[in-house]
Amino acid sequence: MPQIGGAPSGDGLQAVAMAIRILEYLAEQRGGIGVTALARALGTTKSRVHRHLRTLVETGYIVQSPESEKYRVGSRLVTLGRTVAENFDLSALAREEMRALRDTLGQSVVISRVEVTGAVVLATLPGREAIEIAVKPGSILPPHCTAQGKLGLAHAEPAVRERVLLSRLDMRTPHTITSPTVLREELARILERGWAVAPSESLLGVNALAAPIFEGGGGMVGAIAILGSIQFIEAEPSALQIRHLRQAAARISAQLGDVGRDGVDSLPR
Amino acid sequence: MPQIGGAPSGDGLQAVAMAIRILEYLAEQRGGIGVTALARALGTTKSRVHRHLRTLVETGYIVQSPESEKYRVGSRLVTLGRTVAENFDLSALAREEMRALRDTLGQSVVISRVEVTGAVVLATLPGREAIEIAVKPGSILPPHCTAQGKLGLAHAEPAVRERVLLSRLDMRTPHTITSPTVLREELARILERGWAVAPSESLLGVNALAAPIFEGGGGMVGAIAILGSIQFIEAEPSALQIRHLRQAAARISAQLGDVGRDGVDSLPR
DNA sequence: GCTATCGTTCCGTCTATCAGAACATTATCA
DNA sequence: TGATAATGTTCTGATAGACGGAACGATAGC
Repeated sequence: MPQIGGAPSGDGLQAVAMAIRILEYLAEQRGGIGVTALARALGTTKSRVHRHLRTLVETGYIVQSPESEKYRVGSRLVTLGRTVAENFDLSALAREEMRALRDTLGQSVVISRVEVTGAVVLATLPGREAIEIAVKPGSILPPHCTAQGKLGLAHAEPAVRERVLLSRLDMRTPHTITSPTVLREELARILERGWAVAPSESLLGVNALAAPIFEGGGGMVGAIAILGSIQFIEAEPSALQIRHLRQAAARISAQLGDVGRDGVDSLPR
Repeated sequence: MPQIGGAPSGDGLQAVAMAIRILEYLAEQRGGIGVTALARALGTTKSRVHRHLRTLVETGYIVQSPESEKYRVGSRLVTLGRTVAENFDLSALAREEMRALRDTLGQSVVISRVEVTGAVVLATLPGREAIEIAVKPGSILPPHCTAQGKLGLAHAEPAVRERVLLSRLDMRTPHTITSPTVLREELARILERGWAVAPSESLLGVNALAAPIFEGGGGMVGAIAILGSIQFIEAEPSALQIRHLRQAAARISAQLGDVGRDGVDSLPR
């Protein structure tokens, strides 16, 4: 099997790698920055940085303030990111797994994308029960009181996570976790287990069991979950439910290039 | 004065330019694409594309599906775009101009960022009148019935513009433009003039006068506007109001690297 | 089982990229 | 006001790194 590894010098095309380093550095700069300072920060020469900057200005990804002569990233990167997000069709990839999961476990299946503000519901599949418990596509699941939201929070960057933890965590039900400390412990447990539940935390009597979807490189991009009454999805879900859900998540992740480091048994279908 | 132009071969660093072309192409691909097809689409060799893809996979911006062997852009570009958007502080840049404008014209001043869904209010400065007309920061101004929204729509890409034009344009007041045809004509007029008004189109008795803010490269990134009663901002605003607003917009644009092609007289303060 | 096509790797050529120094301008300070 | 030290930009020769084309192994289609 052909591998991607075995980089002889650094990582691949050095000009491209440098351009990316420049863009990433500039992206989290608030005001602009000059050539000299940028070269120093990246540990390279002025002329190299300047050549790269000129190229990136020509392509429109960086703008230079005429008077201060400083460089900033332009809005074009934002546009590009949005284009990617729009065309990233997680629900299409997951459709088959969703059906299989619904047929096996009988509960409603929900697929969602992870955002900073919470989890966005992309698609749902109604369960086989007479009384339906469902969410509407497009709705946003709060980070602190839903299985998907907590899962995303657990995998978020520490800075983002803390910001959410210290923001207002409104109490939806008597079971909602509103203490940052308790929630922090819960997130650690979620990371360890690899799945999350939120029994009666958002709506009394309703629970969800969610597992993360990763893409190649290890970033979490979404979550797949089953949704139903606490009668069928208990606070401690059955081993069967957990295994099937995690296997479905792992198979979707594999389609996204994830290699699956954690121990989900018998991944291939 | 040193110029950025005079590119000898294509545009700058060719490896970087190619990497960007690859990313841009992949960004608007829904499913993945293979090396051969990509090379053909970009008019270059397989080996070149493959080398670039390997580099981009190593940096995490592209992921490769293990089984189908096809390449897709990863979510890292989305993250990068969001980082840029978060650190792009238009209101900080515009603060001084906003104050000057309020002091000169007396009306409330509103600065907003352009999004696909409309214009997002970033910051406001209350006017000098006894009765205050204002908008809250964070609120979203609809594309079809506000000066800022129409301005953004006029400068948007044709595909995006048409999608909005053909979507539901709800009637806020009897003066709201709900006909795509009429709105299309209005947008053409806005482009020609370089400013927009929306008298009583969103709320009876209220008007706004907005001018676009560009960044280097020509993309519109936001808008600055004065907001007030139709008594002070008429359907055909005074030459003084138009001149001062456009000059303020041009000065903010200049800070963002825009060279100001259109004829805003006496730009320097 | 043959063929077409895929992704990947190899290799010699050459050019595009690099580091360093020189240049032009502007800010800083005496 | 003049000298100095920053800045951003451009020039240069040297080289290693990116290039195109061909070959390889694997897979899918007929």
